[in-house]
Amino acid sequence: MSVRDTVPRPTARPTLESVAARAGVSRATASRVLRGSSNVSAAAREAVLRAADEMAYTVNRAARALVTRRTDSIAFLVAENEERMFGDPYFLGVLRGAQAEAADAAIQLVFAIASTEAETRQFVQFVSGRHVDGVLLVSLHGDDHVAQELEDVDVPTVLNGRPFRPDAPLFSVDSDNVEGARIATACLLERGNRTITTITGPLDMAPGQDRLSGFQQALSDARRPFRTSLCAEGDFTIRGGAAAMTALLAAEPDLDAVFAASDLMAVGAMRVLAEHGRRIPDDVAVVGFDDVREAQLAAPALTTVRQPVDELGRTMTRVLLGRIAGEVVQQRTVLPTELVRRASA
Amino acid sequence: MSVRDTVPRPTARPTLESVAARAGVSRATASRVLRGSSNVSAAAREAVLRAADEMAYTVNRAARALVTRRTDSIAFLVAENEERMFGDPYFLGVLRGAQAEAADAAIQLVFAIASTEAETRQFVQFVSGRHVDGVLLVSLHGDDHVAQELEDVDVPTVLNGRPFRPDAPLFSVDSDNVEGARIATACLLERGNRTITTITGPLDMAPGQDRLSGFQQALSDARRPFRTSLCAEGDFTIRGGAAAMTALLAAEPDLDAVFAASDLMAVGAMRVLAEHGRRIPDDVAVVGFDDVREAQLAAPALTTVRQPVDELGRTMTRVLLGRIAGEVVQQRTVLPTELVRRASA
DNA sequence: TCAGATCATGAGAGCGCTCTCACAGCGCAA
DNA sequence: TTGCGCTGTGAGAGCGCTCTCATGATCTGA
Repeated sequence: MSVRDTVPRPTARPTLESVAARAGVSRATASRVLRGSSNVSAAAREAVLRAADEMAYTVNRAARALVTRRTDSIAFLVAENEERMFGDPYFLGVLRGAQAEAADAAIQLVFAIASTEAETRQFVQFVSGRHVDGVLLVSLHGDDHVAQELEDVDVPTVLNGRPFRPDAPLFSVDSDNVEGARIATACLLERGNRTITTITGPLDMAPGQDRLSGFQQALSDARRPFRTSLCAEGDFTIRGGAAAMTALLAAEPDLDAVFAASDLMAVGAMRVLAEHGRRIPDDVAVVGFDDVREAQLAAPALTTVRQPVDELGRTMTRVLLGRIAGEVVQQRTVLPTELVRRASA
Repeated sequence: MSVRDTVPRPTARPTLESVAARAGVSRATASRVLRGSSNVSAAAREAVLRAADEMAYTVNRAARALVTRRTDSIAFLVAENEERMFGDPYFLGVLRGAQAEAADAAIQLVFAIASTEAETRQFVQFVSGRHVDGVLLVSLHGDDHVAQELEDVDVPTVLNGRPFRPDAPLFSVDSDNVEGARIATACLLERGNRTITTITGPLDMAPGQDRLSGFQQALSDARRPFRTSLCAEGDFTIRGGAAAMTALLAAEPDLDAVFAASDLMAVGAMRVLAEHGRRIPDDVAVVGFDDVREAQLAAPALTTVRQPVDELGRTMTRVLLGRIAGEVVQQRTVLPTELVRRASA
């Protein structure tokens, strides 16, 4: 033991060595206790725990990571055109859920954004250096190639939403867009609406596709005919919803209900309906999707479909941590959605 | 050189050792090149750079952190009741800005939430173990004690907003709430409004205080009397804004303008005004604060004050990184706000 | 009673890097 | 020639931890 060890600088952090010394055991035993390993006597365990507590010991993660090759941190990567994502409470809910679940497992969440091709490349490069144990990938336009690239460099990845190609060998957690759209449409059918139309999301996006599927499925279940003039494609924005509503009114002047595949599009649609003097819900019933704050503020308040965003983030994290731990986990998880009845339908 | 070194497993990451070997220099020289140190010959530099590139070398941050005692990561801590913060695009903007600036400096952002006292304690404990180099602290209710605790354990911290006690020895970046409120009120004065009222934020929060100060200052500049019946305290929510508006109408039936210290409160106020048959802006002009998405959606569209949220995050990060680097940085930074004129005033 | 299994423990190697220190090589003044 | 400073370089220590392996203590069954 050198002089340096016996006279530590007052600001020096306690090390495992010093905890072990105080507890009167070896570094190895102290390490075993602190990692919760078995095969340690009760006496030793207690001594180490007390010493660690008294010295306010915290493990040096860098040192641990160096030997275990695990960082105990995962990345939350937003691979998306920022503007689109950052207005979206959906995204925030997922982040919150992921953070909560990671915190429960004492895992750090590293937040990253890669909105351009160059940034994506840089991130993949960074991450392939094993600086995080895995990646939670949030991307609205279900672009599988980032996830695939990450898997290619052996970084476990879990996708938000579903892979665009349903057969892609990727892990994902999605909310049940099909079922959500189906119950939304079924709600309109139950009201006795006759001409039910839909404003779809972009059909090159998985949620856009799935919500249209649900709509079609509900019509089909009720033996109602589907025709293309019943739907108009939007882009998940207010403006797009308004444009689609205008188109629908032209194509189906008798329409008495509309299912918008997002709340913002529903808000745009409601505005157009008001301009055309159609009362909601008396003349035209409206159902949205997402349950964003604007849905409650709308006049009348919007009936919509809520997804468990928080739980989405939590589940993604659970799946990822499972993969990292080498457990067998379900490749595709689908979480239930729920109808929130308000005044618009 | 052992057999292990000459026959590496194919999946093994390249180490500095192997890069140096390929470049025909020592590990020390390779390290110098990769850290951008001077005192390296051009030949050596080029050889190392090429070798690193060919082997797709990435530095092992754990190993580096172990010796430098720097992690090259900072925490983004949300110390706030989650519900309040997570509906707020303000928060998201700050996060985005911070991420962008951190990424530019090759610093990782660790995202953390501490909404309860226990979680806060846990975070302080975690962070006092030097697992991040500093903390960006986002807390709406300007509660200084978390920042103070972090500074007490020698973790550089930068606060979002201003310290609640203006003389607290803390670093902070704020937007100019006083000036924002002043120009909002000045706008109403310019319109010729006679009885200008305000719905304040919670007066135990710095932004609440500052926006009220700006309001008073504008009145005082225009030699208009201020009386307490001109203001009602809200809580930054729609419901609170509505309640405050009701109170104001009772106290000042002749009011012809209202400055709400947040857009959501403005929305609540507009609703109450509509219920009372007051037309906006003809009977009562309304100005908000924040420029959230709902401000554009409101009918009529809300005139409001925009803060540079993105820049707020960027500046906080810049200040923090400056502190970490040991530079002398300004203790308190205030960013300008801007009036966005729409239809409501 | 003793061989063999089981358990708690400590010694020590080594993870991949940075950084100090010593030294060789060179130019320049005396 | 000698002495000095300067520059580029490599050897080697060591950051704080985990994990393997050897060892001694304890327990089991015959």
